Amino acid sequence: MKIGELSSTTGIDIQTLRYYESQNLISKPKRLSNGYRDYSDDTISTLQFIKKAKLVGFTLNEIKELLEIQVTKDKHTCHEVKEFTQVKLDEINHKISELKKIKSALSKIHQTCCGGFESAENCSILSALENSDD
Amino acid sequence: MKIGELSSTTGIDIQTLRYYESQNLISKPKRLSNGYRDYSDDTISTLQFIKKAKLVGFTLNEIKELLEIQVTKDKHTCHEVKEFTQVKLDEINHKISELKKIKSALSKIHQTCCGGFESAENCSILSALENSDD
DNA sequence: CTTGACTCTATAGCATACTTTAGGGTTTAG
DNA sequence: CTAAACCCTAAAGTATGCTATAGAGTCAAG
Ligand SMILES: [Zn+2]
Ligand SMILES: [Zn+2]
Ligand SMILES: [Zn+2]
Ligand SMILES: [Zn+2]
Repeated sequence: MKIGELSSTTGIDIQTLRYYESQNLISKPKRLSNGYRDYSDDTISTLQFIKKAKLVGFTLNEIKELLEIQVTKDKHTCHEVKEFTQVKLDEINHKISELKKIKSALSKIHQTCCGGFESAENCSILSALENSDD
Repeated sequence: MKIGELSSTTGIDIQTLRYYESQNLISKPKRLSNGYRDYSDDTISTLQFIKKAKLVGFTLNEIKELLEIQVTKDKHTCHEVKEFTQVKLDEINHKISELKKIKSALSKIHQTCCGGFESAENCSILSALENSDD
């Protein structure tokens, strides 16, 4: 199948498909006599794997690693795969807790402000940001 | 004070200080006869403002806006400032909830895997990513 | 035969917040 | 006087995941 069909089948933009190829996420397809890319059906499932993996937070590089594991499943263990997702879960948890820290710091500043329509000359939000003490 | 001193006082890298200047976060300092930057003490508080604002999650562009508000406080209202932080809080909350969605999707996949040292040929994590159905 | 849809490559751009590099002056201590 | 430490500019590089642009060949329908 040509790139346009693959694109509409998977919902992935043509440019993006070529980009994935350049990043070695999908293997280089055969070419028709006119030079057009000619994909096999397997590519669809690879792309679905990529989409799913993106959805659960993996980066393209991580997905590349995952794909390498996936195509050589028999040479890898469940332990290894589970460890991979564990690392990612840890990362996500870390990001969440960082954001929560930021949120609570900003909330604290936010709450002190009256929010009224008077001049901001004594606005507690601005003061909080000005103050040099932590 | 010269840039090195400002850098060690504030803990902000010299290159970063010049970068902030290029982005108009801090105003262009006077120059000594040899062309070296000569900062006034006010710059320190501006930089502390920037550091604090970064800590609570504002981007440099947002900080630039905040600084404009701050130097013309009297022409702005508390309402305006509070609205500004509210928008940011909403953004942060959105990011957190997105991450939580990702987390729960990944967790679900993660939990099904036995994590054992057998071959990953039937690993449920890989299967979950392969499956075309949502 | 022409028009429009499709495909190709190579390169640049976007957003963010720096960091690095290259190449070159200035100052100060010994 | 010289070497280290400090300062300067301009431009390119980093990471991420595309997206856009330019210029050009190919194919199918009317
Ligand atoms: Zn107020
Ligand atoms: Zn206020
Ligand atoms: Zn298992
Ligand atoms: Zn498993």
